[in-house]
Amino acid sequence: MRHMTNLRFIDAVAREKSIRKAAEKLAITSTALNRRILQVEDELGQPLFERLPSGVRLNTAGELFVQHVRNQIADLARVQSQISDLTGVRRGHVKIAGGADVLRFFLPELVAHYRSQHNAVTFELLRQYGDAAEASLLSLDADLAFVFAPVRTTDFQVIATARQTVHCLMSASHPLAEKDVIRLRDCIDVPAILPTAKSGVRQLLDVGQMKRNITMNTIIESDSFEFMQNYLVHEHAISFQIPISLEPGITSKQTKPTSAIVARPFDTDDVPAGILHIGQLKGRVLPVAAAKFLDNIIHMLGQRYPDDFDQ
Amino acid sequence: MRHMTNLRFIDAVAREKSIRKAAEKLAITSTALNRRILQVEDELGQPLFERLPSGVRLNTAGELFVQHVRNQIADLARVQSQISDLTGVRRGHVKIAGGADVLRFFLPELVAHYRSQHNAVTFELLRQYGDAAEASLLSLDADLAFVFAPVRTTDFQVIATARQTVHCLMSASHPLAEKDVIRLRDCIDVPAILPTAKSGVRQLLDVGQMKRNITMNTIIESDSFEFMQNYLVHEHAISFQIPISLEPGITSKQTKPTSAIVARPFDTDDVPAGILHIGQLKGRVLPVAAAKFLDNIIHMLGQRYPDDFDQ
DNA sequence: TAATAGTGATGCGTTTTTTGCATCACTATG
DNA sequence: CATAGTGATGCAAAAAACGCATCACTATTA
Repeated sequence: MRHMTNLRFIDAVAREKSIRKAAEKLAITSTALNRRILQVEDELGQPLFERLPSGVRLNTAGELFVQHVRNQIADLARVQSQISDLTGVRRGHVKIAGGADVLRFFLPELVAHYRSQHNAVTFELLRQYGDAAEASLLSLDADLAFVFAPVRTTDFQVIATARQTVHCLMSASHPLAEKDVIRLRDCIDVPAILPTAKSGVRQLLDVGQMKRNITMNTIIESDSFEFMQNYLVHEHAISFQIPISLEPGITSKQTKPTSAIVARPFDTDDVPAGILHIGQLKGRVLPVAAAKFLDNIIHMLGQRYPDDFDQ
Repeated sequence: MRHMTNLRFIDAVAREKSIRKAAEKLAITSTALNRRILQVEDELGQPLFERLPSGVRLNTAGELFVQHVRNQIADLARVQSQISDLTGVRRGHVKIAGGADVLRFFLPELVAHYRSQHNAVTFELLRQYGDAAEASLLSLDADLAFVFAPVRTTDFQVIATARQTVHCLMSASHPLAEKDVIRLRDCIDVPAILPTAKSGVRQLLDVGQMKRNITMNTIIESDSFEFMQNYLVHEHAISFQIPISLEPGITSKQTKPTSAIVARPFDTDDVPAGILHIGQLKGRVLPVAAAKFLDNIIHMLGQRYPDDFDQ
């Protein structure tokens, strides 16, 4: 859409905080870009950027204008998506922000399933936690976000929630694997691999340790699920995850474990369950593709966690 | 704003339902306009207009797109207004839709007062009743609307209401002028001038007549306040209005009437009071000027009708 | 302190886009 | 069957956008 060029350019400059850098990304000369921006500022009657020796920065007017620009861009995408939908072909681009937990098994499966039905829809997955994911909603870099504890509730509209009990991971031969439910006191002195501080699971574990006045024997901290899980093969340690980031089948005690690793739930009196929130920017009308994908998410969650799901 | 040219052009063509007519209004050749529209349709991958021998008409995609276009135009105006406000000078253009009642004394006074403080703000007053006023909100031709009975409550957001008791107008020498409150039965056989059927006052009067099973002696129907009021000087007839469309001071019995015409309220058991709704398009963020003017309206209503006002 | 590398702004010739004229193809209307 | 209305299109002229070279300025660095 040609009429958006100026707006996209302004957005790019705002992001890069430099006309020359933005020009490079946009594959035009800095002089052309510079003049377009001067022109817009002239039409508007006020500058949008402060000129610094190291580049440019949005002033207050610029902040307002860029938010407007992003709204326009997002709304155009919505309309295009809606128009495509009229012809029966669902087109569009869905942008999702979420932690590594949802990106691991849940979203790949869901996205693949959706794309098998609507292959003209493309996806963008942003690995972002909490605040950052919410900020992406606000800057319209994401249509949907998975967050554990929404902060900016004035902007974040919760569409659905899923209760996630923290699970304990260990090798199948670990003594704790015999139990149905893990108590926090069982973990005393057991070597533990904890997720990084900003992850939702870690925060829940910390709450539990605080409550029971127990300190676990942390031997490793990591933000890689692969590392944490694969390490358990080599040492009789434990690690922690929530169901949504677990390989399907690993939680059940009845079925024979497909891998050498098994998962057992914590007693929620010890480690409280986390509430995973799926949300969008409040008041925003999503593009068709994003809205329909959201329906899929909700359907899948309702099916997978019928008791711990809320809409 | 240059980048809006295409959008404004499309809006114009949609309104005129003809490329040539729109081109004339926009002061360009039809060929240039035609090609711009073809270009947009090409970029979009789908036509927006049906080509008829007598002109063009929006198709479904066009309807969607034009609504988007109007949103964009309105939102740009909002941002511009907000940016101007940063510098201290309040600029903007406020578009108000309302019946002749509010346009008579209430809005002129209010607009003049507002403009005395912010003379860079311009106004547009649309004389529209009920449905039409709500439609103007939806097409973004109006920022604010005065309506008696909102219909499309899903789109119409009520900001404030004012209860309006129907008043009876007559010459000061009329026998009914002695009363504090008029009963409907007092009006039997009195020659009456009624407002046109679509006005809110008329509907209230009809409800009253139905309820009391009284038919007034209608000698004239008119939609001109001036006619109705001035006629009363010549014949001992009565006419009807709501307080907001009355000259200030005319209602009070104590003060000496400034004109030969006086107003007395109906008993609300006979003729129910009407509720005047002031509203905007639901979910819309108004330009600064419109929002601030709305504050003024609310303040003025609260001051003038402290008991019959709701927010 | 002086050289350097980074920033945005600007003059000018070239390229691309847009415009307007003339005209075509088509269709209701009288 | 002529006429007056519609939108579409080829082509030359006008306008806008672009890229190059360069300026003015400022941090950083040798």
